[in-house]
Amino acid sequence: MASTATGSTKERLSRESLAAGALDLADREGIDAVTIRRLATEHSVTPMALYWHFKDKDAVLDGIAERVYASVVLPVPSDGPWDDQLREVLLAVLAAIRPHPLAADLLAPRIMKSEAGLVLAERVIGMLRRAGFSASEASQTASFLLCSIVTLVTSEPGKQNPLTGEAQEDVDRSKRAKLASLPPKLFPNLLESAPYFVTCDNEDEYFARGMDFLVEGTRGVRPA
Amino acid sequence: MASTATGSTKERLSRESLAAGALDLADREGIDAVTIRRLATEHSVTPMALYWHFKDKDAVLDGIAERVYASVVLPVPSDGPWDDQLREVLLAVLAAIRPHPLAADLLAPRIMKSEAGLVLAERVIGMLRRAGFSASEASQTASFLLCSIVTLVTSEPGKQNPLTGEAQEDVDRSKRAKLASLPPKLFPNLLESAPYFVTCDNEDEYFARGMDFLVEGTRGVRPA
DNA sequence: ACCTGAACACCGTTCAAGT
DNA sequence: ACCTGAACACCGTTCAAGT
Repeated sequence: MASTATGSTKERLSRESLAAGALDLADREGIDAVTIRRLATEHSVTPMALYWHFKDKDAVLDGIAERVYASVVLPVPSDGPWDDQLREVLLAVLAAIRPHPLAADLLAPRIMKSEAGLVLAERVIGMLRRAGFSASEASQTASFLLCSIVTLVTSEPGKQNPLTGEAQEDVDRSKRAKLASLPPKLFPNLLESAPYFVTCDNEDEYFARGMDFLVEGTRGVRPA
Repeated sequence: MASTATGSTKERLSRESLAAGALDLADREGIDAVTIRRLATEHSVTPMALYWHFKDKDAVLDGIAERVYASVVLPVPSDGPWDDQLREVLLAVLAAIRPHPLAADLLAPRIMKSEAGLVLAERVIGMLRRAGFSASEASQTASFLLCSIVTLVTSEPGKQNPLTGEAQEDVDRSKRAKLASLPPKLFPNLLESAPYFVTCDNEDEYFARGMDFLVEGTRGVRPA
């Protein structure tokens, strides 16, 4: 019987396995569940054991972010137009982050602390520079673009909590009820849009529109 | 001697004064400093006293968000073009959030839980609907737009921590050093843009470009 | 090199009790 | 209505000690 994905069976501890377990835990129960002590018991080890592999708790969160950024599969640079290339790169980042909505909040502040994040930033900045952005403009736009992918994932309706099935339906119902009880004179548009705030009717369309927004926005601020 | 802004002198506790103190604390030392016990001592009261005014800690954080959203001064609806109106509203939101970079992370997930946040959402959705967006499109775009204002504020270079003066300079220096030590063959663009990642050279320009991006992006995804 | 034991300061929260 | 005292379960972290 080999080790499980969570690494629960006896096997040497390692930065890698601990970070993997941490990401897994965050995916299942949310970031707040990622705790030194919880992680330790999941690996059948004493809390203090983790301090051999990580400086402190923040370092294990860094480890989570690193793993996600490292999972981005960047497309090979093509010679197509810059905005098509940008879209492809952003899509690759989205594909990597989308499976981790509950861990996504960790990502944005940690791009520049992560090796793989730096590679991403380099790539995006490079594309923007070739499109005519100055060094200052490119860095600002690149970091906004990467943060926006995270926003897209975290603010997808109905993906904010670790619940599933029964419990999720209950939450959805009560959200709907709350919105439906708003005064119709003051909130006509919100009432009409209410269902789309609690559940995403078409995820692919949602993300496609998000991508369009980001590419169009970038084109819009591109220096003449 | 009347009460101070933090409400440290003896005066009855209230939801309002507690939320104000919490926001102030978050602004000074960051969200993690906002703790039931810390807040209690700042108001010369026992930790359990807070539970009379708030259900739990999350409700305190809701209170912070509510205060920020309530501070938005919406422009009176004009009859100008939809994109100019959108820009004005987004600018108003930005103006309210900008003074609270360290508290901004609380805001995005709490728009729909806050009275003032609902008003904002209603307003933006209304504008988008008049511009031709469907109910589904409008809700998605509106929530992305509001989240993006937060992103703009939180990811402004150099505004991520509670430090000031001396200590801030030290952090900046070490960040610069770290970036400067990257292999130039692999990170040519990042090296060139490095300074702009640690300090914002021109805040107003930064936010102006952000606003342009959001308006242009919205225009770009507007249904034909 | 890698992990444990004991200890510390801090946290959110409940519940019964005071005024 | 509004606040306190005592208690509980949980947290991150240090430091000396084991193997």
